[in-house]
Amino acid sequence: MQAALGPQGWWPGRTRFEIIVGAILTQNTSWRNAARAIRSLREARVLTPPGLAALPQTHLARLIRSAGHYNIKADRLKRFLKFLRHRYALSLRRMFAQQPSVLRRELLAVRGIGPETADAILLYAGDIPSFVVDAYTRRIFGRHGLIPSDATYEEVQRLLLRALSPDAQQFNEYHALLVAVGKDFCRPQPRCARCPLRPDLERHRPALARRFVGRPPKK
DNA sequence: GACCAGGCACATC
DNA sequence: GATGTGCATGGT
Repeated sequence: MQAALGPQGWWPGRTRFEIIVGAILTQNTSWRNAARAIRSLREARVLTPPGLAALPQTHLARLIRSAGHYNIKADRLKRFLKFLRHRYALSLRRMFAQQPSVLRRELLAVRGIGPETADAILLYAGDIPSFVVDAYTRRIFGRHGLIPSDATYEEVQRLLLRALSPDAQQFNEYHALLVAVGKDFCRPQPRCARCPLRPDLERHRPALARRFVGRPPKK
C-alpha cells in the first residue's frame, strides 16, 4: 500500500490536544467536516485544554457545528476536559506519562470515548503502539476473508497485534494506509456487492477465521 | 432524495 | 447478547 500510495503523514494535527479533539469530532463524520470544526476552534483561540475547559458548552457546540452531532460532541469534549482536569490537572504530559494499559481503561471510562477513539488518542497523540480498528480496517480485512463480517473490535485488534510488532510509527502508517485504500477501493455494501473476494481465499474463509479470530465465521 | 463519513451510548427484547 | 435507533452536518 505504501508503495502505491506513499506515506500518509497522519495524524493531520498541529498539537497533541488538537489530535485528541479531532479524534472525537471525526466520530462517524468525514475528516473534512471535522477539520472545519477544528479550524473554527483555532480561530476562536480556544484549542487548548484551558481554553476548551473554560468555554461554555453551548458556545462550543456552535463552534463545532460543521462536524455534525454537535450537541453530543460538545458534551463528549467537555467530559474529556473534565477527566483531564480532575485526573491530570489539564496536563497532557502527565496523562501520557501514565501506563498505557491504565490510560486506555481510563479513557474508555469517559462517556463518549469508545475503543476506536481511545486507540486513536493513544497512537496519534501519545505515540503509543495501540492499533486503531475502524470501519475501513474491518471492511478490508473482512473482504479478504481474514475476519468474519461480525468480528468485534477486540477480535480485529488481536489479529493485528499478533501479526505486527508493536511499533507506533508502523501502526500509524498502516492504519492511515488502510483508510486511504478503503476510501478509494473498498466501498461499503451494498454498492460494492459485485466486488469479488479473492476466490482462492474464499475457500479458506472458515479456516482463516478460526486461525485469526478463534472461531468460524457466523455468516 | 439517498447514501455515506476515520462512533458511541442507550433502549429494548 | 444481539439488534435498532438517535445524534446532524456536508459531499457525492
